[in-house]
Amino acid sequence: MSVTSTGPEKRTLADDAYTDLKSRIMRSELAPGAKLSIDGLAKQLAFSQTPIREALARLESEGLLARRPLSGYTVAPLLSTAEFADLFDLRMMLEPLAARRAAERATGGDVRGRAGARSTPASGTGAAGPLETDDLLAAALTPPPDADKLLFTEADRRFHNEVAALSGSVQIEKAIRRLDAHLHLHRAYIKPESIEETEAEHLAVAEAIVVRQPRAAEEAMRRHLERSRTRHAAAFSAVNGETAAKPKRAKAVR
Amino acid sequence: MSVTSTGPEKRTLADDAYTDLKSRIMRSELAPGAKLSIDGLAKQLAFSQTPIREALARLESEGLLARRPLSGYTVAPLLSTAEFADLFDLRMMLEPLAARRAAERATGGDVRGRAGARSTPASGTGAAGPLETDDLLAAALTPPPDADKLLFTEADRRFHNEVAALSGSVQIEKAIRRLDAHLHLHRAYIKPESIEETEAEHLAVAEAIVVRQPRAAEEAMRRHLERSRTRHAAAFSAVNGETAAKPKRAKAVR
DNA sequence: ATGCGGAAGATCCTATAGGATAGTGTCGCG
DNA sequence: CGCGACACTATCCTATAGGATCTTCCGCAT
Repeated sequence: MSVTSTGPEKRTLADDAYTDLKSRIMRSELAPGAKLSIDGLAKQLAFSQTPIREALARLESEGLLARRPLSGYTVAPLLSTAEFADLFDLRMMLEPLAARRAAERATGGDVRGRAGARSTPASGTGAAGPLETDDLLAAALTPPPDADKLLFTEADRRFHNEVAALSGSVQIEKAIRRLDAHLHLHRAYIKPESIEETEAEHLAVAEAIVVRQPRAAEEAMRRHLERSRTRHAAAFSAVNGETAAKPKRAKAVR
Repeated sequence: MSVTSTGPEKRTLADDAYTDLKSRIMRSELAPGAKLSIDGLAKQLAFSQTPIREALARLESEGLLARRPLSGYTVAPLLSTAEFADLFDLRMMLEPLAARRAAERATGGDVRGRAGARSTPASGTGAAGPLETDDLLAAALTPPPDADKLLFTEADRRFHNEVAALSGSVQIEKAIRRLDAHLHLHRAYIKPESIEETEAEHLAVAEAIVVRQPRAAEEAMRRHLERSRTRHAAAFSAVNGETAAKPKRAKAVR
């Protein structure tokens, strides 16, 4: 995130529409199943249909939207229990690996002798800077429990993305980011009590990375995901009845 | 591939442009770095610009194209040595797992008692049919060595995608497909002699899956990827000098 | 010869209009 | 009272035109 800031890039209206819509989906302002009207969005954002179409095409390619060719776009539906388990299976495969690699590549607080670095010349294409661990520790901290729940979900995603970025593998990072984007809705279901738990687990992962203990980092991430999975499952089954039945119709964007 | 044919869907011009361009990229008719002109493609395909823009946006989201906001689209450049290694690292993580799961879920040729199936109810969301293994064995066979090299690359990609589909995890399948799409160019560099090797390794994987030996399938896939990696690396370094220097400019689409 | 500045051309980006299709409501019939 | 056909509306899909930006080429000064 903060690492890959490559400067002030040129932005088109399609880019603005893309980030705006993605942000709305992440914030659950647009509920799963909600219909996205093309010219509705155009009038709402005050630009024409063409940039909107481009943004929607990108979001659909990422799996955040579903498209029916002559009918329109809708926000991707909530994950079923099986799909959720499937997604977590892959997270359990990727994220501990990312944590391990991040620990291997980390420049501890006592940086200096980084001359003969590049321990694994074949792997690793990322361009993480020297102060990377500061960002990581900052991202591990969750906002105070009385804050908006949205802040917590955002912090949670940022931490996982930060670890992914520090892995040094752009492919692994991309894969993790893609999966994380699909968890937006489920994160909102988490119970307030478990926020502190999450923060403790995040810090455990972050510290293991900072002190360069790959095995410990990998294991800490694995345990975090396992606990996170049970937390989500509990919250998920609680509202399962509602999601199974069709909620009449999710409100569309006019 | 053949498993997930859900019927004759409605197709728009944007869909046609998307598949056409993707096919051209896979066939290396569009070389890396080649510029894709919007209205150039529009005139060539006899559509207007709007569907073209939509198709390009999707391809860019998949990483097959690169976009510079007010400058245009270009075909994604050839992978560097480090990027190639990075991509293979992730393949080595995902594909053996997919092979193992495919073997676990496989309905051997002696199918019948599939009543109490669903051994792992939590995982697995794919909807693979009963005759899946036939497709797999068919996909493992490579075309005769005197055939066009394009047929081989296509068969190679089909086999790996087939195994991914049989894994029963749509997330794993998507991840593998995405990675495979980036290997199109490198596959073209393979030496003709190694085609038979590849076929033998594919068959070893396929057979292990069909006879439901998960460990063997996983290991066979791992060994196949390792050998494939060295084959690609050899062919890659052979042409490395050319790719390092800028080839003047790849021809654009007028 | 090399580097810099400016103008012409090409291309992208955006906006708007018209044809085509899916969804919805109503009317009539069984 | 229920069901099917029809017409209407809303929306998507496509096409075309104009303004803004980048790229390129040429000339000139150093």
